[in-house]
Amino acid sequence: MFAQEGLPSSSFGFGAAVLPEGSAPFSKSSYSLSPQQPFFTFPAVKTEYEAGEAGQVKAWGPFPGPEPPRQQGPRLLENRADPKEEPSQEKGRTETSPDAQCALLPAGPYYAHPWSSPFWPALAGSSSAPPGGPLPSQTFPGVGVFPGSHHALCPSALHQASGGLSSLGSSRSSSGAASEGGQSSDSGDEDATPTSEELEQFARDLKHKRISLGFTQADVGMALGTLYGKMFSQTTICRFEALQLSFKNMCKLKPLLQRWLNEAESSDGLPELCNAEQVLAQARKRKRRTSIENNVKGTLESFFRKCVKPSPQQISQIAEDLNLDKDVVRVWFCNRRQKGKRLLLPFDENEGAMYDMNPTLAHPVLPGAVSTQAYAPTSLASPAPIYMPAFHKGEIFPQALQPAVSMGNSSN
DNA sequence: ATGCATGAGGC
DNA sequence: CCTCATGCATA
Repeated sequence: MFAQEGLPSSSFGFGAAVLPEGSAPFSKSSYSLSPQQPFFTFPAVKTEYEAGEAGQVKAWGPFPGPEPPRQQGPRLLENRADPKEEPSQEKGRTETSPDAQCALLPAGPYYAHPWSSPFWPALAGSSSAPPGGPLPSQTFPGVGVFPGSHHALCPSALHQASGGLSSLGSSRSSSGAASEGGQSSDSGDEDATPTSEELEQFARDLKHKRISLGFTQADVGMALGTLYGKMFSQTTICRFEALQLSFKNMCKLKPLLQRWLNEAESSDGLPELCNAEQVLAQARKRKRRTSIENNVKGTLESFFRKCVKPSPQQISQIAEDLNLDKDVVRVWFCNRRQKGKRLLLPFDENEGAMYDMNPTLAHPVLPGAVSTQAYAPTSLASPAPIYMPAFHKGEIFPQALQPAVSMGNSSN
């Protein structure tokens, strides 16, 4: 009478074992899956589509920490200028067998990440708080004075309102000079590929000034839209400031932001800047964001450590084991890889060492502690290594996957 | 600030 | 199917 539907009964012996995020002290009490229990129930995910918007499945217990303390080293990918050159690492070398993918070994030396290195050369400096004034991240200094602040605020208006901002001119000479001292010459658009230091500096500069001017990240994104026709979301601006975009992407956006910055600074109230209408005709049905439970996430992480790019079969298997949609799992891995790359150090010749498909050997030593990045992560107090150092004899691995793996290789 | 998702461009 | 650039939705 057990739930022996078709689920690999051996699946989750490791339920409690994994937890790569390390310190996440979530209510494990609810998930103390003992290896003895042949079954498991996964109310874990709420993978619901737009269909019935009415039912919001939010039943599961309130977890203390939504996301385990995760460091986010600001790091870019050195993508050079050639988009197509990138794949080199993917299929170029690290792979021995293109299709064999990775074998999810039960207990092999866990996969250690090459990432999580010290961050950017100059990054560590001081960027926790803008000298100008630690304004709440997304609120306007003087927003109160704005009667109808439903649209992107007009910087000029804010200037006068808050008054303190008028000192911007002077602040520019100090903090602004810092960045300009180099070579940026603030032409507004320099085509030369900036160095990571420049980007870093610019990002910091941008953030500082943006805040001083009373703009939110969303405002900037929209302003770019009105200025260039190409609008960006708060997310993108945020990631730019946090250096969480690929190097190439950063380079691409920098000129735009640079120009916006120039405009905004010298702005005598550019109407364009104030004009932000959101024509968000997003009628498309977007899949509802799947919320993956922490322990499931931990499991995925453990899989990821063993194999960053599982084969479709493996993905299916994992999906089945975790009661997730295959697509969810696939996307999760895609995103995970993407995130991994962001964190990957940009310049090191380490590229080859990254995601090695072969977990059994080769792994660049996990640098114990991970950097807290330049921007003091307000909520991420603990640097928390991305992954646990090692597994013990007691730890179990998703053995359920083994069959799947072999299948992918030989029997199919 | 970030997790999960979409979609374009590539093999 | 992947990567990569992006963004909605959410913690």
